[in-house]
Amino acid sequence: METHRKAPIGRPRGFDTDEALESAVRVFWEQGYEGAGLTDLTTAMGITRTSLYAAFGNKEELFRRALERYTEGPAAYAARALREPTARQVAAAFLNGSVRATTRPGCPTGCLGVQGALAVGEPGRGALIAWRNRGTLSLRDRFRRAVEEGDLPADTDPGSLARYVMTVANGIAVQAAGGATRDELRHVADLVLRSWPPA
Amino acid sequence: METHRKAPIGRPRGFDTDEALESAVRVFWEQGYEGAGLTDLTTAMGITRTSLYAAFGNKEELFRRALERYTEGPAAYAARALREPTARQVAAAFLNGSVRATTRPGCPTGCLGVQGALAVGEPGRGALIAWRNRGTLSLRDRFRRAVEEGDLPADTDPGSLARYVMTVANGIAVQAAGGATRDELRHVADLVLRSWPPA
DNA sequence: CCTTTTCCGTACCGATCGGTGCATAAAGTG
DNA sequence: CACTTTATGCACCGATCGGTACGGAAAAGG
Repeated sequence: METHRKAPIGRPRGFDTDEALESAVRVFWEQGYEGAGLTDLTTAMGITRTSLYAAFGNKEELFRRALERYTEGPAAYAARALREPTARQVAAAFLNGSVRATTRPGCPTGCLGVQGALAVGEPGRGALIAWRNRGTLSLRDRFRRAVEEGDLPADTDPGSLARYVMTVANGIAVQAAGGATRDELRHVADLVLRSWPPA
Repeated sequence: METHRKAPIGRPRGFDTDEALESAVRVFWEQGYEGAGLTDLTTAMGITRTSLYAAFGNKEELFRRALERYTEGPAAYAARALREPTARQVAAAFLNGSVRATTRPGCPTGCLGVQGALAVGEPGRGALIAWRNRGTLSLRDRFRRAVEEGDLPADTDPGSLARYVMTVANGIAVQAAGGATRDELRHVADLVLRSWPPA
């Protein structure tokens, strides 16, 4: 049963799928979904159109894969933030992480999940909206737990608080895409955290 | 000297320039700069390609005109907010105005100046970034005056505070584009205002 | 060797992109 | 009336869009 283990029949790939996907992330991150042409993508990935379609299906599926990759890579701060011990630390890690991720030197400014969501047409828009809502719901669940643990005032609405934090993070992404510096955005995050919890 | 007052020589326009521009605003607002094709625009405006180019120059200039129009129309809440008597009222009017503008029934969700800024390529991107920076600077000047008037704590940094408010407004636009309701976003604005000034 | 299976490079598809050339229509001016 | 000026309608441009057909190259199994 292990015969097809390490000897896939036929000619092997001439490129590394992961590396190619990483390059695709950069292109989508910089130019958005519609802004990224097949030529841009194949050039950056170092493969031909044919290879791209054989390996990833089509542009939309490639974008979905790139979004997953982005979530596990540059946007991994979000999942990490949820594991902080207190609600305040969750918010701090989330906002500071978003500042760092959207202003990382040598990387495109802004957030792939925000740029993309607005630029994409009907096809992939649903995936982006679902992506962001998933993040908001994760935050809400975490804050709900914090209320139960007495970590937040009992009358706190976890949903509103989660949406508030996510809204600021989205705004940070827009600001970063518009040229705001890391220091400027750090001040923004500080202002949010200075009055936590927002009574 | 008044001979060319009401009798422009040559065949007169067969359409109203203002109405056409208003239609263009809707299209850009819904689909972004790159997402709006010439066919979409001319169809909505009820004119032909030739007329569009004769009246507005090209797509980029049309977008610039549409952005002006948007500023004076749906986004006029921003200029109104600056005239509120206290810094807190300025922030409240600004945030509540952005909530209303980005979730107006019968209009596209989100903000033209935010959707566009992210979707547009190199050509018009500068205009969008300048547009948003102009807004931030106006807020900063207003908050600076508020500090002088004792309306805000003396140690307040007007620039950071302005960027904070603008960041939340940008986030609200992203949230609205992603399907957040007016009530949900009102709660977000309330959370910001409940802890004002952010000590 | 051969066949089979898969991948790669080229050259191409129809559709759409933003933008124009040109003839005609509708106004003012003589 | 002719003449100029401007606007419109139609057809069309080259470029690019996402996507593909096809033939040859490179691997495994016989």
